[in-house]
Amino acid sequence: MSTRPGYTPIACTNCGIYQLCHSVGGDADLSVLDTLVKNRKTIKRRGFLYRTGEPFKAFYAIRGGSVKTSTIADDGRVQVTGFHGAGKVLGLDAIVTGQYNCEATALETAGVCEVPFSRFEELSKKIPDLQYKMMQIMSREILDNRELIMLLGKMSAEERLAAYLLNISRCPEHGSPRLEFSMSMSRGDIGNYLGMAEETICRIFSRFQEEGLITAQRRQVTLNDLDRLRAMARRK
Amino acid sequence: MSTRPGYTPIACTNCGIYQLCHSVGGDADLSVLDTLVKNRKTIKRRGFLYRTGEPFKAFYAIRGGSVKTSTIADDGRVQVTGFHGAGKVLGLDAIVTGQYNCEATALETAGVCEVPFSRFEELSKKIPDLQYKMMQIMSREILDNRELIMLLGKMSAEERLAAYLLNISRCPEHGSPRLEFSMSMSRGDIGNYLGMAEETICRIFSRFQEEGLITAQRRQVTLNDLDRLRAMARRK
DNA sequence: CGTTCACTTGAAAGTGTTCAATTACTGTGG
DNA sequence: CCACAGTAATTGAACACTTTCAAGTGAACG
Repeated sequence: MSTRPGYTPIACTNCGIYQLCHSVGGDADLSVLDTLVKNRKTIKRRGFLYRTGEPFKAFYAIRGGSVKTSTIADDGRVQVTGFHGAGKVLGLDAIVTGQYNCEATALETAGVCEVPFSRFEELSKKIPDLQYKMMQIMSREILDNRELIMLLGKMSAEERLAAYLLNISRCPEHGSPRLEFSMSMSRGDIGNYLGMAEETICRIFSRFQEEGLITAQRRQVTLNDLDRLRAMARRK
Repeated sequence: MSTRPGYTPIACTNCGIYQLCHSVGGDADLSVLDTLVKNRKTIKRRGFLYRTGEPFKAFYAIRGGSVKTSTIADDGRVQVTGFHGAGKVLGLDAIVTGQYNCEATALETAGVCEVPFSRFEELSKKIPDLQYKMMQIMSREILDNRELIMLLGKMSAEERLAAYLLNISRCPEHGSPRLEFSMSMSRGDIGNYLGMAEETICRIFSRFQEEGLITAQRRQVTLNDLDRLRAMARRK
């Protein structure tokens, strides 16, 4: 999307708060914007950025590491709603209700910057582009969720996993998909996310390997046949 | 949510553009805001508000009638992503991409007001509260989508239908659920939305009737046992 | 060096789908 | 106002896919 000419974006900033800040007009006071992204935190594996029910004070932009978000139903069932890496902004769903409606857990040590919502509101009054960017980010989130809905509602187990693998292969956004990478989430997490049993994930991983589509050694994955994976992600 | 004291909201306006406009500060020029909601249209059954791929020019606030939104995968498969009534704002997912990513179809004659995005942007520069409200609306949409994700990812067929019936029973928002109502969507639409076959919907409708939970005559539905339905929507 | 957690695999059991046939509406035109 | 046509809804039976339960393997970590 529109990065102003003459401005060099920071690495891995495609869709995050950095983009949020850095894509606003060159006339904006960037040193002011920087105050938005200064409040940094590090969350260790299994640590929470925020938990369900906590009052909404800030949203979070991921600088590095990886984070999963999950919602908990009244009866205790958990649904993983996403895996997130550098650049992603989390916590936006809390704006309406004033409290976080899901929880965000670090899958591996994650660096985030905490953006107090009050600070954001303050600044966005001065810089209209900022709110516009935020709307874009939220609009993107709606789109992403819809993709998951399609996955869960209409696709078979194989299709889901194929689509999933293709998705995470292009995680750092921009650029071509990585063919080899290490996943930070467990089979159980993947299964939960894709709406199927952990065992089913395992079986399909095995099947994909037998068919030469991928090579998987625990969480280390290599995609051997992108084309066939892509075809598979479309129809059974 | 916060309706200013002393201001009488229009009927059925809980979460729409009316709320958007009318909940901004009393200091705002309401006659200006009114220009946002003047551009009215009527869409007949099976007619489209917008279709996938069309350029994003405006979003739509439903004034009356009912509308379904659906996405289409590359291979042609369709996923119904929601049923919407008075007050709902549609088209927000198009902000990032600049074109509509789903299509909105009238299930029965629907009145909408078309809000040109350019007009909205213009006004929101003058009235910061407007963009804030919009963020709330988008945040709500993210939350709603997440509910569907939970439904599709973690719930059994019976649970889904029970949850669905409870959902649409409180469609006009605010106030207690209607126990008797007429649905504007077909069994096929419901099935598609809930990620199951039309036949499965029928069977469960029948089962619910045998068990005295509901009375259903085609699209005319009466909920006979809210408590049991609620229990059912929670766990199998 | 043992214990724990993550992953894998097999077999049996469900749950929901598909295909097919039938019935019940709705709307239209004679 | 009725007959017809087309669409929507329902139901049965066989089948397919995914889950569940159970057991076993292997890697990681203190």
